[in-house]
Amino acid sequence: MSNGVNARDVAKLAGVSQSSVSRVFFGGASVSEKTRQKVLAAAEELGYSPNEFARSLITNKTRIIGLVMKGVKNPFYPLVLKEFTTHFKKIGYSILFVHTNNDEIQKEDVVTLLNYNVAGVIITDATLSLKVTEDLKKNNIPLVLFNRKVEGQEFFTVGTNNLAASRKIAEYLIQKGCSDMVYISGERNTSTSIEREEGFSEVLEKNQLPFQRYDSDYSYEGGYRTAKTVIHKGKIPSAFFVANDIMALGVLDALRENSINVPADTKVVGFDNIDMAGWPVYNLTTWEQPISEMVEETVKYILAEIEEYTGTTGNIEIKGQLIERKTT
Amino acid sequence: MSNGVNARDVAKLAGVSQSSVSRVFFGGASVSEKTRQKVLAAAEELGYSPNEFARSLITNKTRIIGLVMKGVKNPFYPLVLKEFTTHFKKIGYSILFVHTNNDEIQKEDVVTLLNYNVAGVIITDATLSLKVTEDLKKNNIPLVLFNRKVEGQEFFTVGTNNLAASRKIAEYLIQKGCSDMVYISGERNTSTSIEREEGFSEVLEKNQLPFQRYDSDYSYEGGYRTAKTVIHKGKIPSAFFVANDIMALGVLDALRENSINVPADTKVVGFDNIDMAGWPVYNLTTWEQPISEMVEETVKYILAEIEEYTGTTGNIEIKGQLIERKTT
DNA sequence: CTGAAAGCGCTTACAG
DNA sequence: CTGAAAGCGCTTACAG
Repeated sequence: MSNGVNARDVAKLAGVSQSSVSRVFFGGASVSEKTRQKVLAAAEELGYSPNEFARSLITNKTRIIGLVMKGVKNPFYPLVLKEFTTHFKKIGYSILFVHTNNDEIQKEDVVTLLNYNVAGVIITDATLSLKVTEDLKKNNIPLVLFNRKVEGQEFFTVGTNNLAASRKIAEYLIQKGCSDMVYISGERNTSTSIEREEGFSEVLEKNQLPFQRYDSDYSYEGGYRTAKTVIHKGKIPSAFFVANDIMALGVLDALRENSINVPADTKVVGFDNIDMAGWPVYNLTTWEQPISEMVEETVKYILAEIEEYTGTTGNIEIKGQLIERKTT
Repeated sequence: MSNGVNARDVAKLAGVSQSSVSRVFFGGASVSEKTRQKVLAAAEELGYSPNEFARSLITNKTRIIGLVMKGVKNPFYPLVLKEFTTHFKKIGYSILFVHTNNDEIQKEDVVTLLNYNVAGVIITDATLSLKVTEDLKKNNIPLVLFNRKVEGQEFFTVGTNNLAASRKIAEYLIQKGCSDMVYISGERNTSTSIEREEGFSEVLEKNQLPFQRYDSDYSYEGGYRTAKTVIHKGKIPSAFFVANDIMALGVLDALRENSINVPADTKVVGFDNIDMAGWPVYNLTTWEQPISEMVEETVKYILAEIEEYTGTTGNIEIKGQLIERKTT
């Protein structure tokens, strides 16, 4: 009794069979206009809406998408969540939000996803084990890695073209006259950190320019701490390329505290283009990740796989663009 | 076939009846240890886990909590989402995330919640109509307003004691020697804005001190814009009490841009104690909302109501505390 | 186009 | 403690 009233009640009031009620509410069946009207009127009167669970039990399909997320402190991800929720709502899907405290998505989380027989899964910044993937695949549940790749395995991923972006950033900084630069990475095992370093270092090497990598953790505090480490070494590099914005804000704050002028004494470039990058205290030059386009591609793939499961893999890479502000 | 394999398959392999399988997985039934072991082994082998939908259909209960949220740009709310997800996961509940673009929770959102027959609903910063409440009540679905009250109607709400907090803030600022102050509110129709003004103005009036209210919208941009308006009037007040942190950061940035020194020329106090309030560029004095305690109270209430629905109303108010930093 | 009936995967009285 | 059976609220062949 999802709503206290079921299809039989509506049928009785409308003077039709329960099957007809079902046909009216489940798309694609042939019902006469007269029947439809009677049913709709009765349903309205009783406040009926079909029980999703009974429906799912029969169709073996749900209209629930599992969204797995780790970090909510990086504003990039709440925005991603919002975009997905909005997009999926338009087409009648709801979001089951799964938060992993640990880096890796836990077995219990996957069990939840399977118990609810989700129509699709999106994993953002949580890492995942082979086991998880297999469980989903075994059940023909489409999976998208959002803003992440996994080495060695084949997945469907959607992200920004990190290589192209970081090359452009390197060229841009070189053109600005920077020579000795620092790259601050996020967690070392993330594809985003790796790729952003790769494109960056590639161009620097080609130009025979040195650079140094410092490993951090994609958090504000991490960026702040890492920048302090660099500063305390005494020699300020001519530029910092920081693997995401939230760390870059930490870097800017550390520089400010040490009275190091940006962009006069050193330059800073971030990645993501979160709202805060545009705030006047920061005015961070950064690479915009076009969330809404990335979300659209993800939704498109999942819908197609729901329609007909193929298990297609591949990497969709959106370009994005450099947002020039005042830290360069 | 949530998992490809159902209870009958397990029963066959274990050499018991399907009822016994069900008894093992559904708590509280009496099963012999021998049967339990056989079933568990078979289930393990087949990778069985019970279909939540079939279960819900029978029990007329779900382990899904609907969480309704509007703003994700204020970091306070993503944190709330995270806390709820973590807490509920521990007791086997999942979060259906509902995002309302509009201020008011939409009818379609409620229909979704009802279709999924959620065990409880938490509404954070979205407003709600009488209709919504009735629909939930009619279905005995417990509802908590989190960090919000609604005038005239009786609900169960959990929040911070805004009156006590804002009184303390007023006293604190007076003690710091402030006399002419400005209060920047969020949306005027929110209980938080109203209560925070009430406590604040009450103390000021008692001390025969004037104050001026400016209406804003609980966003960074709103705080920034409103502070500019105040500044352009020419006379800088001796303190700003800003109804939430994210606006207060906007205020601080506007002041900085106009070379107005904080805390020398004017003081600023926020509300929430979001992470960013502690960042070195801001160092905002603020009132801490103890999210985790608030979440605990909410969970406790919802669980009790799931156990036995009473529709109890009331307001739980957590104290919180002043976090003194460098803007005062 | 429409109704009667089977069945999705479970839980839960009911006997034994 | 355990099995057979009914039933939760739906969808969907199957006849007509």
